Amino acid sequence: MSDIIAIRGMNDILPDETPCWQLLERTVAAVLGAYGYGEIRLPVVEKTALFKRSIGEVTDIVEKEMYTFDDRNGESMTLRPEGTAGCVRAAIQQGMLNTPRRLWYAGPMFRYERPQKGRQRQFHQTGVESFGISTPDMDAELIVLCARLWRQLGLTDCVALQINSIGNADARKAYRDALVAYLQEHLEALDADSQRRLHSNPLRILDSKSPETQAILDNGPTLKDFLDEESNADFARLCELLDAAGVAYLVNRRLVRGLDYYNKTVFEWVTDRLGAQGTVCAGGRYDGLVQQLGGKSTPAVGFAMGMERLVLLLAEQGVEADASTVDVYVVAVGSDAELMALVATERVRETNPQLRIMQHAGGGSFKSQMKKADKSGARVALIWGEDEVVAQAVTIKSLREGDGERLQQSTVPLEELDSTLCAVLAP
RNA sequence: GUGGCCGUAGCUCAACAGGUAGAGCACCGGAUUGUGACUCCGGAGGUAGCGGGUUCAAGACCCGUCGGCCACCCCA
Repeated sequence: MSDIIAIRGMNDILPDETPCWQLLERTVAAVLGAYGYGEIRLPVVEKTALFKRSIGEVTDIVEKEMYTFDDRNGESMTLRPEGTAGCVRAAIQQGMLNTPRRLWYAGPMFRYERPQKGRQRQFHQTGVESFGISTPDMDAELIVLCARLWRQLGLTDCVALQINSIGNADARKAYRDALVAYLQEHLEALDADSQRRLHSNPLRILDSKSPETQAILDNGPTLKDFLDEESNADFARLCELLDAAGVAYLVNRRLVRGLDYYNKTVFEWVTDRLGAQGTVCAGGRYDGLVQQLGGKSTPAVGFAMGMERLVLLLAEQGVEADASTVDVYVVAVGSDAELMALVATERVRETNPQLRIMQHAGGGSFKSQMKKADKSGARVALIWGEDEVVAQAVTIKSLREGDGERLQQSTVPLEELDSTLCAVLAP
């Protein structure tokens, strides 16, 4: 094998897998369309400062996971590690925030991490962002939209919704201080990671996987008790709306998100079918981010879903996407036959643009070409040889069980190719 | 960044106190005239990830390195 291979964690998605991706992408686009969201296409590279200012300087993403480099002018650029920052930047820059906006985007994101199941360095997210609406009906819409998507994909049974409110900045600050003060007293008993996070990102300790740490937290201050009145009211309303819509959820008071810009409502759709990577879709409010990035104060909510993880879930659930690529395979032996086949099939493509017709290339015997026809998965073979050339005709042969009864094999004049083919392929 | 397991044909995998490699699938060809699938026969395909070391001899043992998978961390 050559020594020039793909970069670690940046995978090829092969023809075997793309039908599943296309099914997912089609469904996502259709659901978002059904709620009136507009697609926005964003650059993959942005100025490094954008991510530092939005995601947060002390997050793992910014500290050690970004693909950052200087361009030829010496300016620091970064391959986007997530989509919200760029979307907010575009919304501000393009003057889109004078009225509420519902937007979505899809594409590759980049994070320098060790690859494992459901995680790679180049991965794909579809993100949804809503600007200009501060009320919890907006939060509910996003969640209800997700639920519809899972239903359409057949994933309802394997994902579960967790929600929480992390309050406004003041409430979080107050809680953070109380939490740090409490944990300081139990420093010895905390796991090593949590000790480290105590100074960098104490809220993250809440979802530590260590049972000992969780036990300590049980007796500590809870975020809920520090929430501001508005956050509490909005959260209650969100629950009410979800109940009415029949969307089941679990209130997880220890749910916090890793990115600095979140406030108030946060949510996560999780699964237990993907090994260590439980989160399949997650988001929340970020009412302060637009202003923080230089726009006028604008409330916003959004979420992103991990496409690789959803593809894995679909596969795990046995969801089958139609993988066939060919309806008709054209066999032609001899140069006159090849010529007649080319002309005739081009004419068929003209009148039946929806038909997927693969013309054999590269010569070979009838036998070898028929093998290719069978392997292609086509339902029908069109056959040209010396006899057909002389007779100005074409042989049509069914290759599949069910179709065999309709027509096994027959030779018809060229003029009848179109009508005969349609009759054989009719559902 | 840390840890565990792994790296033999295109793919999935074997073998053997250490004696220079094999199967299945896939691929190509054939089983009398121009026809696929099932069957049968034949063929091609590997500098054993790479580099060192031990040995008369290494794919097998040791070291390093690169890569893969899974987990930690973190996140979608």
